[in-house]
Amino acid sequence: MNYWLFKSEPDAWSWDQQKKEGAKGAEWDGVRNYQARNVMRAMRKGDFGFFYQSGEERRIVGVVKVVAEAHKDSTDGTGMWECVDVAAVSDVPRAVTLTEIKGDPRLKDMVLVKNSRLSVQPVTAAEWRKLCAMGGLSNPPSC
DNA sequence: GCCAACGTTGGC
DNA sequence: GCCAACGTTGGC
Repeated sequence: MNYWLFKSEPDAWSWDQQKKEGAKGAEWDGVRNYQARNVMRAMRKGDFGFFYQSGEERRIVGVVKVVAEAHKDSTDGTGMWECVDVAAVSDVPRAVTLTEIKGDPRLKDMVLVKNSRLSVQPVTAAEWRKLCAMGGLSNPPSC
């Protein structure tokens, strides 16, 4: 079981929209970057991830679960691009801001810090636990 | 609005 | 295969 982080501009796809899709989830579509595609290919059904809003918000606001492994991106006509489906699991009670993340030495190696442009990222188990604690998730989703 | 970082494209 | 030019992303 691995952990991930999904990044989105609220204007493009917001946490509210994600929650409206409910337990069946929705395609994490529109990714047109090889590195991000490879990250999604490594995801397995049941894996958890954070939902991070970039742009003006810059904070982790929710937890999602992978409900379908990598498959063709329905918004892509070339057949080159893939996506997973993710479903909202819960809010993060106390959204964790990028500022807080950058201020914590234990999180300094996060991809979010080192390569902020990658839109889908791996998160280590240690980072996951730490971020869940910071976000006020007393019962961190895990396997 | 600016700029740094990164990825992609295309000429050589 | 190299690298300059360009476009995009995202933090500030």
